[in-house]
Amino acid sequence: MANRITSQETDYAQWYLDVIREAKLAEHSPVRGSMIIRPNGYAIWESMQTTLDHMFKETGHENAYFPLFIPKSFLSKEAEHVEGFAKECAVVTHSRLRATDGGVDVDPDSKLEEELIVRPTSETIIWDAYRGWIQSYRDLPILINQWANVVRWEMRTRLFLRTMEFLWQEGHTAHATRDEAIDETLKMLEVYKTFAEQTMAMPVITGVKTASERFAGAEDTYCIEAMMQDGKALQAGTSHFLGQNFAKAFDVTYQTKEGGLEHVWATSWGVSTRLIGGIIMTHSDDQGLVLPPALAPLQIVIVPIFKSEEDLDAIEAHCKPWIEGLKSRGVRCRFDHRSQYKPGFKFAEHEAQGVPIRIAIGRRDMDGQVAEVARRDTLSKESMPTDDATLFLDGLVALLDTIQADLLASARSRMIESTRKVDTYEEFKEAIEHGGFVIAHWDGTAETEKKIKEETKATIRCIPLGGDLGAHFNDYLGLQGSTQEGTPSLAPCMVTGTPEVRPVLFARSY
RNA sequence: CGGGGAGUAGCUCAGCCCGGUAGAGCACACGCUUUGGGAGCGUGGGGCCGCAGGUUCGAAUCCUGUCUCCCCGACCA
Repeated sequence: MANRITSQETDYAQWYLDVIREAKLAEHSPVRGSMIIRPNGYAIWESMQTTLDHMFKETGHENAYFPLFIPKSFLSKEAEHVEGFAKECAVVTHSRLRATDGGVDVDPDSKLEEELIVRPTSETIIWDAYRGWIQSYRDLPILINQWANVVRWEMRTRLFLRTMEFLWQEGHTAHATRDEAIDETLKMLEVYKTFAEQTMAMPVITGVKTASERFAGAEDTYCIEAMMQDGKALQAGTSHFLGQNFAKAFDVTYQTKEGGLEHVWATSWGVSTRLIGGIIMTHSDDQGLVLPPALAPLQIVIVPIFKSEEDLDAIEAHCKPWIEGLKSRGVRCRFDHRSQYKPGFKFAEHEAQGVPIRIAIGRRDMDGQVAEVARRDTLSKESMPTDDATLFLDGLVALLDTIQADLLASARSRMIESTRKVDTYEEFKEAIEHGGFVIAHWDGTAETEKKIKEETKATIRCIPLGGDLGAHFNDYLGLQGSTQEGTPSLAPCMVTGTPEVRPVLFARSY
């Protein structure tokens, strides 16, 4: 049995691509840097969407849709915003093609009066619309999310992690006060953290970005940072406090209760199909994709072992009540009745695609009132009695929960084990080579940050918020108590020796 | 955009140096035998050799340009 997946140890980057191919998640399209998301990959995105969309609605948001095209002039209204995105915009300049002998070319007569930008993000077009929607404090807050695609003309791309076009959701909210907007920013950060940990089983560190890593146009960018198996960090989601920057750029004001005129406060927040890359690099192994049950499009698959069509029919009839029972328990399951493939092939295929539980059942098991239940995460198998169907099916549901919890627990211990705390720059350089998070004291200046990045390729992933990071991180950071503010221990900067500065989280990242 | 590697059947690749009828394995279709970890045998279908020019009697092969992918850097969700 030849393994079609390069081992993680041999070549992690190749392993990542092999897993995507074998799980049939996505493939390259004819256009550089853009990908085709295949049904298996899209099903994961839909699963993420379902859960997140519910969480957004529960926190009072509603969905809307804004256009793909943005007038070029909009991009220039917020100075930092344009500076951040100008270098990676797709620009529509013409509206027509014309036939030439053997092909087509752009019709020069169709040149647009004002060029259109394919949205790299939607702050500008949304805040232009908000100007018309907001007059009074009674119109606030506006809590809107949109599911959309955006385009950023990236130089170097990787499937899911960085593609020129990607799918995401972007929340854009408008508030009457600074405090309310900051609360919203933090609330959505918490939603992301909950989603990452509870649904994706991917532990994350919450924190604030440094000025140089901040979203173009934000006052503060908060993020969730995850640690991949190969020791590189992944920015998994961001939540921005935009201050009044966009309200000022687009002249969005409201009348206060007292009759004054104020600019509106804003937030924006998003996660993207990059999360699929995160899920791959958090749980998967050399056999292929491993999916947490909460996210898996298919949670349980039943593989019949049969010698004849009669056998297959008998087994299918035997399993039918299980499928119904599992579905009524809210489990996504399927009976794999394909007769053109041998069981071994199906086992390998379902493993490559990350189905959390596989049940194998043949005549032998039917007669003995058992079924072979295999866990994808541990690759372990056990024989479970099936004579009491209720007990059996409840046991499977419980096993899904166990797998979900185990995946989070092992990802968390991996993250903790890969985290080091250092005091000197020498220790830092060595720790960074090992991969993982490195906690060190930094003097807060962009110069030092840049020097570290140039010399070690490590970036400051965030200034951790503290609180719920877990005892290990709180200990490292010297955090007292478990409040969000948490007071970190102060010490000299590892590079410049500036005294009494706070610790931050470093890593090499995707 | 700089450095390195690569585009030939759906996939992985050989053939290229040294120009002369386009190949293998896997996959696919059909038949028989199989079915508890990626089945065996037989038969068959499938290719503007990434694309565009050029050299040549003749180009997958030589030359030029171009596009795309992978790896390493600078930019980023």
